[in-house]
Amino acid sequence: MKAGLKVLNQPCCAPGAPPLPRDDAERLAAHFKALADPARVAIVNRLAGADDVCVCEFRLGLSQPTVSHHLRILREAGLIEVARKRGTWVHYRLVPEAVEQLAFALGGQSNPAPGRG
Amino acid sequence: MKAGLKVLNQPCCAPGAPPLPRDDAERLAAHFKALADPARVAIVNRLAGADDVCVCEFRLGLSQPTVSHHLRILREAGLIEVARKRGTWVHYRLVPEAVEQLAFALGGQSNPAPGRG
DNA sequence: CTGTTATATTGATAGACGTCAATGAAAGCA
DNA sequence: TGCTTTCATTGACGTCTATCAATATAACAG
Repeated sequence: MKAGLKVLNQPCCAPGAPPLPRDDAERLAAHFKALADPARVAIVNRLAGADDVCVCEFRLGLSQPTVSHHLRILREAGLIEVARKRGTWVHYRLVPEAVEQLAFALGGQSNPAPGRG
Repeated sequence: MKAGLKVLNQPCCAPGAPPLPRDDAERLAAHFKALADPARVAIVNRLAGADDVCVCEFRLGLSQPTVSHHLRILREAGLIEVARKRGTWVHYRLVPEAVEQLAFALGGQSNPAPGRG
């Protein structure tokens, strides 16, 4: 098989076989949709550079409710999660497995994983 | 830097630096948006399993105009391209570089690329 | 030129999405 | 108790998206 969507070890790409289990296509599409907004890409990128980041740092020229909205979408998609709460501050972190799964589906070798914590 | 969004060799992830050039975030988001639909994920997956595929094979329970619509979106996003036209038939193929770029942005090692054609 | 087949485009419509103001919830402080 | 701060939720509004029917375009057959 060439470089491309491997889609989680599915026996994809057979000549007459159903191209992709509908569920898998929907699951993948849902994950991509979570990244289909500049603000959310920026948030994920920011989280990729630190163990966890306070919500108060995600001012992207957007209102606070809008940032919260994007955090919720990423959270419900399983791409990020709450790392800790200190007082009224909330810190988010990436869910590396979810991101790696997407990279893998796109045909990339999921990273050697230089140790999470 | 941990596993995560590398975003095309940008000096991302600095403590106080602007998290991500707005343009790059928008470009990435646009690419992800192109994959944010089950039909389009199925199309790309199908193309990942062959050198090129005839449009007439993309019947996903959708009408012909709808399939054409999705092909257009993927084409304008640069993820697929017309491979050849034979008579009234049109064959599409993947643009491997584009997919690899996305996988790379997600932190995956872009595939060893087993020779394109 | 007429007819047929395979894609693409247009137009219309219902539903989803991004955004913000207003409000709520929870934690800390006086 | 009351006030402040941080984040989440709700409600409203305009825009975008997915979908299909209808139509156009392009290539071939006769």
